[in-house]
Order: sequence, then structure tokens, then C-alpha cells
Amino acid sequence: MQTIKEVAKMAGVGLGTVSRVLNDSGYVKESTRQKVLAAVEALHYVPNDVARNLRHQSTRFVGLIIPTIWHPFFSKLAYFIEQELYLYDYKMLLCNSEQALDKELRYFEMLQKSQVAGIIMISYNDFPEPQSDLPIVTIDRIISPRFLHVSADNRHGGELAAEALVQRGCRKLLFLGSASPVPTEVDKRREGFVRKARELGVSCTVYEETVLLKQELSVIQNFLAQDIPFDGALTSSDLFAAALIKALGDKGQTCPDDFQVIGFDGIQDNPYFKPILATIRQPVEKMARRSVELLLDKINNQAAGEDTIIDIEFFAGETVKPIV
Amino acid sequence: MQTIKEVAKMAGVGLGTVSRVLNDSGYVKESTRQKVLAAVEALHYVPNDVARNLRHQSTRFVGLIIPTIWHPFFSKLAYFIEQELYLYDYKMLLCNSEQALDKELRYFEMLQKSQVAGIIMISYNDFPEPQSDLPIVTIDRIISPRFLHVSADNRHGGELAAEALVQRGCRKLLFLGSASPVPTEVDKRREGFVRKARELGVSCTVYEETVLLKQELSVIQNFLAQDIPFDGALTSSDLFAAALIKALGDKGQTCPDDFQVIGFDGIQDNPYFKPILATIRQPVEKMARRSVELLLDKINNQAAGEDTIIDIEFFAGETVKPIV
DNA sequence: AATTTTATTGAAATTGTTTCCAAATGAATT
DNA sequence: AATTCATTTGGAAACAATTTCAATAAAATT
Repeated sequence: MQTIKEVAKMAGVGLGTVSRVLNDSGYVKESTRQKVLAAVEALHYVPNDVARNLRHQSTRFVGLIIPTIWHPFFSKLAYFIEQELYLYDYKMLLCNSEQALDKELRYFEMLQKSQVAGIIMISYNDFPEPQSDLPIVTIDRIISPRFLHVSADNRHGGELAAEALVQRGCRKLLFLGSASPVPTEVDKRREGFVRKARELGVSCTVYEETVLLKQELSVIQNFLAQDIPFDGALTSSDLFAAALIKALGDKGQTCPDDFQVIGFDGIQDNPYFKPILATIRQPVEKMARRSVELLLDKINNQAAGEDTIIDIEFFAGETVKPIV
Repeated sequence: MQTIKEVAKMAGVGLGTVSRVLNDSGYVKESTRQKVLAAVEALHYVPNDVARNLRHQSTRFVGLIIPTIWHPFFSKLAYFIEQELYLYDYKMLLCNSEQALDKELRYFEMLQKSQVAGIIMISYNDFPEPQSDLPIVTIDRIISPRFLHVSADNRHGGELAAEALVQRGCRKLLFLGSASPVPTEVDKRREGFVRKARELGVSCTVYEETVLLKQELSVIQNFLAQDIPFDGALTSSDLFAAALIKALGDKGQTCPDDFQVIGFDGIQDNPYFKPILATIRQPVEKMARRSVELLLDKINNQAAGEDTIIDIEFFAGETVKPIV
């Protein structure tokens, strides 16, 4: 491999001079600059960031720990995070934790050893306080006051859903979905929904189970076995909404005529597949960009911006009726 | 930050001894081992991989360059690649190229500077031969004989689709989708399809435009404007299939009664959304694992395995009729 | 012409680790 | 008691860059 040494020798200059040319720092005569650049070109020299990082005692790596990239919500988030990091010349290390705490911890350690500049993390586990003071942003869940945090306004999302359903004639509301063993933003969706339902004077049932991703159907089956009546539902995610509609459809009930459903997240981004879910859309792009902004602020200034709650919106789709 | 030096001082031993303990290499007395480990614990020492990498002249980073993680095919692929890399203690740097050559090149350079051990790449551009001999695996397209390569058996996929449609009564076949400016595996899908159609004695039209991702609808509109008759279509991707069904649905034609459609890729992985596309399923997981296997072989042994074509299967879904 | 300032350069020190080498210790063998 | 051999250890060199420092050269000012 070619190093700065070979470049220096070929150009007939000292090591420092090559470095100065490469980094545009300090004085260097134009003619020597040209000699050095010519040598760089001729030798196909590529700077070694490992050495540079060691000397600088820092890297431009950022770790992203998410449950799984194989889920449209997280993949969209990761897309925008990477895009934003790229603008600032940071590189993204992707870590799929499978929602398992031990994997999250192992990844965390791995990232620390790699001297990442910071970490963006989505964890729904009881993540322990780390020793280090590595800059960390959590999305969708407050883990520690020492971490920065970005979320959508989930409580408001719950309220919007309750309002939308009641406006459309529903009187027996249902919140259906999965709960985490620890407090999360999903709780706020439920809280906002239940509170608004009470405020509007309609009944509201909550059915939750603690399950991992992709377990939607089994939760739905358990719920249906209980024969709880409802005419409008908010689910904890879009996939639950779709699964509910599917399960009831198999029993001959149609949406939105027999029941109305609103999902949460907004993962459908093309209009080709049915049903087009009514949903509370998370502002994924804004969340991603804000997370990066907060993280880089912290990395560069130590004085970081504030935790951020980003507004959310209701999208009517086809699984609710028109307003009466 | 704590270094091996502080650990050595605290444990009252030399630098080399600490290193030997940490790496389980060479001789070290049990009692000193304990002293060192105690110091590591007490100081919350975390090894610095940057320094280690510099000394070893290698890293355990692998770059993944894909058009966009915000697309289910690539996100699924990335998921399995990361999972497999994790088993071997490699970390994945994710790069979204947006299918733009300049971004691919900039990422390539970035990864080189970071001294990645290898790169897995999906590019549909005219990617130039690099100078370096960095281990590289390309998926879904042969770019250079110097790169290793993994694909699905796309030609066979095209054949399977033609057979399936003809078996189901189609006589006027259509291949519809996007083409790249360079030869890709999509060409093989078309070739297999057209060849099998001819073999079976049915007519076959090809309609292709060169577009980026997410442009499906405009291609479909242009195609429909030409009023080309067909009764069975294979599209270059699932999204094209869904868009075609949607567009014709808006015109009052229903699938599979008025026309049958088979997509390509197999991106639907839950049964909640309609239509459930008939499709040629790419063996994404196998492709991912094989790519990693090939890459690591090359990294570790230089003597690498062979380019791999992985078999593909037809999934009937709901957008084709039962066999007549 | 002497002095100051600015421009230009190479050499040396530094970053945190691994690994080689020499020295020292201890045990086993002659 | 002398020699061999296996353990155990600390120190130095190396990895590829950056940055400080001092030295020199050139230009500008007195």
C-alpha cells in the first residue's frame, strides 16, 4: 500500500509537506504543491483514515442501532439519517438489534471500541446507563436524561385518532396493539387516545400484549377470541391495522362499513396496495434530520440543542368513513 | 480517555503484558492476569480499535453500497448481510447511492480511505475499474471479472413467468418495466421470458424505459397510451406489477380476470395488503449470505469461491388465474 | 545595510495499540 | 553445579498520519 512516505520520496519533499498539501493547511509553495499532487496521482495514493483518526483522536463514524432495517419505518428513518450524515461527511454503521437487549449492548460496546463520534439508537428495552459520555440520541423513547431525544408527538397522534373516529360516527373505541415492558411512546398514543375518548364521552377499550415485531396476527386472534365489540379502532402500528382488517375481512366484515380503523406510522408510500390505511403519520424525515442535527451539535459543541417533539398528522386513507 | 498505559500503571505491569492479557496471546502468569483484569475493570477501560486497526493494517469494516435502503428489496438484503457479517464480527457501513454514479464513486473513495476490508455493491451504472485490489462482491449485476458476483437465476425467472402465464391461458405476452443503460440482470429476465414465449409459440411484446426507482406510474402511463394489447405480463419488478394493476383497475379492468400479471422480486412479506402479487421470488436471504461468504473468503484466503447464481421460484399469488 | 516580517520546509514527537526481542526467573535435566 | 528449557516480563519499534518546532529563505520595512 502507498503511504505519505512514498509520496514524499517521489515528490522529493518531507512528510510534513505532503500532509500540508493534502490538508490545505499552513504554507506551501505552489510549485511544490504541484509536485506533491503529481506524485499522489502517479502512485494512486489514498489517505489512510485509520491513521488520521488515531492522530486526531476522533472519527467520523456514527452508529445507528435499530430493531431491524427490514421494516419500512426503520428503513425510511435510516435512509434519511444516512442522507443527512453524508452531508456532513459522517459515515453510518448500521446495527440490527432484533430488539434484543444483549445484542444492543454488544453493539454498543463494538461501537465504543470503534471510537464512533456518536450513536443514534432506537431501543425498547431497559437499556442501562453507560459509563462513557458518548453523545447519544434516542428516537421514539426517552431512555435517560443524559441522552438527547427526538420523538413524534404521539399523545397528540392518539388524540387526533380518537377525534377522527368520533367525528366519523364511532361510539365504541378500541386501542389495539403491542406494549413494551418499559414505558415508551406507544403508551402516549394510547393515553392520548383514551383521554380524548373520555373527553368526547365515548367508550374505549384497550387491548395490548407484549410481543415482538411480526407477531401481529396472533395478538389479533387472541383479541377476537374475546368478542369485544367496537366500531372504531386505533392500532399501535400500521401492520396491526392491516392485520385487523384482514382478520375481520376473513370473517365477512368490511372496513370501513362495519368498522373503522386507523393505523400508526404511515409506512405506505405508494398507492398501489389496498387497503390504503387511514393512519397517524410520523414525520419520519424530520425526525431523522433533527436527530442528526442534535447529535452533531453535541459532538461538535458539547452544548447541544433541546430534546424535540415533532408534530404529527392524520391521514384519512380508505379505512375510515367520510366525516358525517 | 483510558488507555492501555493507565491500565499498565495501575496493575503495576508493562504495556506488553496488558496487551497479552487482553488478547490471550503469549505467556502470562495467572496472578498478573488477574491484576490486569482488575485494573481494566476499575478504569472502565475500552480498547481502541482505531489504534489496533492501524497496527494490524486491517479493519473489520465492510461497506455496503446500494441504491436506497428505503426500498424493501434492498432493506431485506441489507438486513441479512448485516446479520451474517455480525456473526464474523464485521461491522457494516451503509451507503445509499441513489443510483447516482458520482455518489457511488464518492462512497467508494470514502470506504477506501476508511480501510474497509471489502465492499458489497449493487450498482446499475457504468462503474469504472478501480485501481485497488480491494475485495468486492457485486450483487445482481456483473460489473467486472475482477469482482466476485452473486445473482438470482433471472433468466430462469423469466422462463418460469412465461410458462406460468401460458399455462394459465395467456397468448399475448408482455414484458414491461425499466431498463438500465448498461447490461443488467433485468435483461436476463426479459431474455428468458421472450425466449420461452417464442418456444411456446405465443406472441410477446417488450416495453421498456430507462428510469430510476419510483417512476413506475409514468412508465405505465406511456405504455397504456400506446394501446398495446396483452393478456399476460411479466414486469421488471413488483412495484411495476402493482402499478400496472392499479392503472388498469382505474380503467375498469380487473386482474386476473381481464389480464394476468406476474411481478419480480417478492417484496411482499405479509399477507395483509392486496393484491397479493404473483411474482418471481428472489432468494434474498441466500443471496445475502452467499455474498458475505464470498467476500470473507476473499478477504481471508485471497483464494475465493466462485461466482454464484442462485435458483429462483415462482409464487402464484392472486394476480394470475388457476392453471387451466 | 540592518532588521523585521512572511513564506517555506524537514525533522521530530505524538496518537494507542501489537509484536518482536532481549533479559530474567524458575524448573528440569544433565 | 552446570546446562538446558520453558515461563514471564518490560521496553522498543512499528503502524500512517498530523502538528509543533526550529531553521532557513525570501520579501518588506526601517
